[in-house]
Amino acid sequence: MSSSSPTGQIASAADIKQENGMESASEGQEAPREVAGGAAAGLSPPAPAPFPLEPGDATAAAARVSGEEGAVAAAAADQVQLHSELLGRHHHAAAAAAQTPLAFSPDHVACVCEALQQGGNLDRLARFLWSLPQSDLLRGNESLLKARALVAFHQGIYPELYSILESHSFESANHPLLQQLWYKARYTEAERARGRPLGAVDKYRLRRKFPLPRTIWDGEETVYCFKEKSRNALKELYKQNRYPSPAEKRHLAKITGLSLTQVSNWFKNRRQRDRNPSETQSKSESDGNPSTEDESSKGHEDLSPHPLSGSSDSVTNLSLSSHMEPVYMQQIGNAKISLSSSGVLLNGSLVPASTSPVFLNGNSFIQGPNGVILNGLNVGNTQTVSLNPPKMASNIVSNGISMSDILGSASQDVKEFKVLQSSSANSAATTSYSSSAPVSFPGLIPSTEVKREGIQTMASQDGGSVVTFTTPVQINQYGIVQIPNSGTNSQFINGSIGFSPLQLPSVSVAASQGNISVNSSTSDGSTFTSESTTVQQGKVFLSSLAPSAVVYTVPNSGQTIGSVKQEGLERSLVFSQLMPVNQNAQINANLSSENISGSGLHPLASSLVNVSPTHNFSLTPPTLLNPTELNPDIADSQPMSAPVASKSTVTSVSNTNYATLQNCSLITGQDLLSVPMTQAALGEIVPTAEDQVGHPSPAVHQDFVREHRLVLQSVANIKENFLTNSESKATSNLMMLDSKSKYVLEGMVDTVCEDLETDKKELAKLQTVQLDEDMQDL
DNA sequence: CCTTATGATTCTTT
DNA sequence: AAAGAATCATAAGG
Repeated sequence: MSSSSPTGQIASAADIKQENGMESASEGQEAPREVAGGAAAGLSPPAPAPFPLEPGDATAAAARVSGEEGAVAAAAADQVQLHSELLGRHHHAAAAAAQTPLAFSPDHVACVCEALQQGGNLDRLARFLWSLPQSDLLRGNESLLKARALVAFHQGIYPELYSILESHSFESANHPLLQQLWYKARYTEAERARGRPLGAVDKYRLRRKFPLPRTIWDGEETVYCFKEKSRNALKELYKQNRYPSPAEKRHLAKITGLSLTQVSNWFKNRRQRDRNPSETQSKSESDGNPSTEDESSKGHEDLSPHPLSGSSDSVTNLSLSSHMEPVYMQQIGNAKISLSSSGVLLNGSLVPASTSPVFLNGNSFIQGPNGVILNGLNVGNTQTVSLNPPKMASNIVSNGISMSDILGSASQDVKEFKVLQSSSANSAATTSYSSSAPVSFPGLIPSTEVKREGIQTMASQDGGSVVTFTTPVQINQYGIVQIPNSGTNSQFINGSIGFSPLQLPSVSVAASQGNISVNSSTSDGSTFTSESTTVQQGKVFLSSLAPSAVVYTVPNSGQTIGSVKQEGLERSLVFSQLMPVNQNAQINANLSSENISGSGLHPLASSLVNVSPTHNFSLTPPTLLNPTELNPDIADSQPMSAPVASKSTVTSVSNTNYATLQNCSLITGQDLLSVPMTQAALGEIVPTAEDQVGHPSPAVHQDFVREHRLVLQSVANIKENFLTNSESKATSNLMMLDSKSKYVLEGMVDTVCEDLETDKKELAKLQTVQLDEDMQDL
């Protein structure tokens, strides 16, 4: 869209923002090309108003805008000067009362500038700027500068525009608009010089020739409409999971600022182009480390279970070498996991540096060589899940079944499988459960048919009641040990926990309203967030289904109880909710090996579930989190009572960055109680309308807050973060609001004006700008 | 003008 | 509804 009329080119801020952000309420894919082409459909050039300078009402309005009391006297001289200028310029003799100074506080000037900008009346904005004293113009107020830039653009004074843009480092919120100004000014200049409209190539060359100054650009490359950060986030997740769940997509969309469709398209395209490297696939782009994804995708994009040999291409310090034992990743069900050389992905979370054979299947189960299954427990960055018991290191074959065997059978969705007992230790470890029915445990039970659909569920769902698993394990159709769950969803484990090898490191459990967030609080600080901790409406089950299951249950209500109750289920540890679940309460679950052993745990178990005495479980108020928000899978598949507005908690936006649930819980603990304020404070990361629509409940707000906190947390961890995205999104929202409801601005201006009206009437006479009219237009 | 990369679209399949 | 396949359109770069 080329036009010689710059004014017509400048959309309202909202329009430009929409253009640029390519993401509005809808999740369509409308924007990118508009961005590219620069053709904003919604541009509606404001009708250039005539230039009537009616001293009367206009001055009154201007004066209303103007005066903070303190500034009046100070600016008196300027105002006198202003008056002279105005009189001289416009030949208006109206300012008979030129004696009285007129003052504009910077805020008011900014307010008026913004209002006029929003109103799109650049002529009036220009007049207003003219009316301002030089001191104001030089003050460096950003709104004023922006207004000046707009006016300069509007009037075709491009050198001045460039000067303004280059001379002040603008807030990122203003970048989109100013970038548009910059480019369009360049285009227009070139068009004028050339005498004909520019083509896309011409514009491209101009963009290259006149790159955006850093004052209006954060330096982040935007290629093909997608910001590099967004792209990286997509790639990161793609490396982990080529088939993200809808929740993951939503989350990704949120953190990248892209629409859900764009995310889906991106994955689709990416998969397609990974599939067909033949056709024009240099595939080299691939974010710098093509190795990982190529490895996983080129060979077999179906992601069917494949043994992953600890092959070369160890991008990271994959410590597979130390053990030279294969890592098996298995996909069952809908969750697909792409192999990553830098670690093992477990349900969207990366488990780097696996030091021992680990079975990962799609349902978030890790199966160790000794038949240990960490059900839904994720392994943090450095909290390597090392399911390689030192004593049982040789026990790669789980009870007579090789890993590959198990893998294969499981991958075929066998409804049942038998495990052969080959390890006496293992068998001993499974001798007795408190469950009424003997529970087969793969790798632990000799020749036992493991399938168990019938669940022996815990007692109650409601808070306050002690929930105790009498059946430590449950084998589902996939042959996966599973903690009894009232639901059928195997994904009921949601959360994260970091295990250091053979140990449960200090873990802080942040539970709230059915969710528990566990993050390791080890000194290394590495935390891990993912969606595989038990969440079940008020209960959190962190279950390490070792030969002796450990079950932590947490009440879903806020009542506090006495202490951690360790029920010595045979081979089982049960933390019932007999603990103060206070936000600040830290419960020291002293689970020394002795204790565990004392409670009947087998040495094997103790080696796996070895909680050192210093490890704490800090439980945050259960009411802080929505039960569903941490577990999109549950939310999607289980009709839970709570509103399902949650997003994926896979906040692992990159390999190396994970939002810490602990922080999240803390934040939520502080903020969720005042949701409105929190959301307001988090305005910059208020989700897009696409996500908000239909979820107006407070719980949703909490979700939003929480999730965004997650995002922010990850941001904090990432050097290059998505903050800019968030900010720009906020801008979008704000601008959209402004554009769609001008009354907001009007009200704002009026409010400002009203403050001044009463005692500044005399000053009003001096103002020669028709602000009344402007305000009405606004 | 050509090539490549990439986002989006359309249609088909599952 | 989601994924795949084929294709288009445009940006980027030579």
